Amino acid sequence: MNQNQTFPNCDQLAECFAKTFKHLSSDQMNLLFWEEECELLKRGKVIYAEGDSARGCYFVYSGVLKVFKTGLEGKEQIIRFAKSGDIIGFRSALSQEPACTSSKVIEDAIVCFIPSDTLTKLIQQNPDFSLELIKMTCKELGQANSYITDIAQKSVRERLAEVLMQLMETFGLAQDNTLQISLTREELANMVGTATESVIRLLSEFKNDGLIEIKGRKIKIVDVRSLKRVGGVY
Amino acid sequence: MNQNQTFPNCDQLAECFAKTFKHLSSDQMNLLFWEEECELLKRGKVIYAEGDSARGCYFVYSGVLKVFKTGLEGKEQIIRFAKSGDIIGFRSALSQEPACTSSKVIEDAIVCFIPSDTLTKLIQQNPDFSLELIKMTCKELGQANSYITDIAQKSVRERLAEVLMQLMETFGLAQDNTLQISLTREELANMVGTATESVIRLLSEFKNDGLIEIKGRKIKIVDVRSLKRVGGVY
DNA sequence: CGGGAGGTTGAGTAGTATCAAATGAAGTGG
DNA sequence: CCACTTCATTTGATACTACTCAACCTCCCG
Repeated sequence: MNQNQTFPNCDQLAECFAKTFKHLSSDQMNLLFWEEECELLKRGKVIYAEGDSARGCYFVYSGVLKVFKTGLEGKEQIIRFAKSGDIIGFRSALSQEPACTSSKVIEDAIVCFIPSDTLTKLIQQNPDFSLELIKMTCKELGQANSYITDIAQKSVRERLAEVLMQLMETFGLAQDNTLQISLTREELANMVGTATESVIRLLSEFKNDGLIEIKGRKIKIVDVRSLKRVGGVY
Repeated sequence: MNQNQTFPNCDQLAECFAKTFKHLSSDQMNLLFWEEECELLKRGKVIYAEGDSARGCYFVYSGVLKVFKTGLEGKEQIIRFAKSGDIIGFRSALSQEPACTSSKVIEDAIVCFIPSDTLTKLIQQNPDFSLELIKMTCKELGQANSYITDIAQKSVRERLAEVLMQLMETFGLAQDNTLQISLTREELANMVGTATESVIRLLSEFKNDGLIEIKGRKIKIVDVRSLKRVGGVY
């Protein structure tokens, strides 16, 4: 939407990348980034889909993507989001298995393609990079495990409150305390793992209880402490 | 229980380890294993608990462990099992964060402790090992993601059928088609993410439908095809 | 034989899903 | 600028899954 969607040059890419991976030499950076591999992707664009056999992964320079699995009735389950500095799709890039998730643009994004070969080469050359990659994967795994426990044990009400807190952590609040991310009710439901109608009802309960305010897709976080209590977040 | 619980020597350990990690030199193997680091652990023994700061990880030579998180009311959520050839606890060993899961013996086990330093050293020295470790973690992550989607979207009935199929995959069937793993009803419930009573009722439904037979904790898989259909497994 | 852990069964109910329909918002083409 | 389409959101009514609580049973072990 806004027009800071100018393409980055290699240096800018490298700078952004270095926020996540601190142990690369400039030679290795040069190996990694080619401006021509960058793409501007509009909301709704699918980057890769479940079952694709990937030839590489993607580095997110700007924008927001959702990573999700598609359940039996075609219902999406959002696994996580990716934003500036994140890498998506390296799982299947490395293991040469078909992708087990799909990825779609939520806010117009600039992503940079990284071929499998390059990725593998970096792992071979740079143990620090490997270690960083392992740690990153482990962190994701830890979050996934927490998520499993939550979905299995918490009520929809608790999970929704928790998801709002996660969104606050991940995307932050504007000056007026509104979440810096705009999701449809359906997308919220697909994070929480519930029906769209349930999200709507619960959001309006939260509003009546003075925890949040709602204006369309803008959600204003009013009472963080109570929300955390409802969500069982400590 | 049975008396093949004799301690392995270094060679046997190495052989078992090589099933999982194929790219280690014998020097590196020697670095890895010291017989004195082996332990025989009885059912019920806790290997590490959520919140522990680990000084290393554990290689499972024999037996079965469960890896789980503890939810709000103290209810366990079983994340996965570990058996011969698996490694547990390397997440916190590498990231130096407190463990985010606990681990407990289900069938008497022999495990071998691997200090963090050794693990890190191997990653530094051997890129193939790194790659293998990354792939392993990624695979686990893929399974976790599937699990999230399942719990969020499937009914308890579907999930129980699916769990039975997973147990069949992981632990196999005896000659008489009984699952080669003995779990309490509560442990089954803690995998599925439901109440113990629900598991009991559904198991007995499955029995009435001719899908399984039950004798105490022995579960005999009678109709694989129908079970897969019920579980939405293809 | 008593105690404890695990297993089973029944009844009642809260929490959510599902279905249907109305309303609102955003964009398109005449 | 308005009619029209489409998609997202909201609300209401109803059905049902699965949880909770309570009682009782069963087996095993000392």
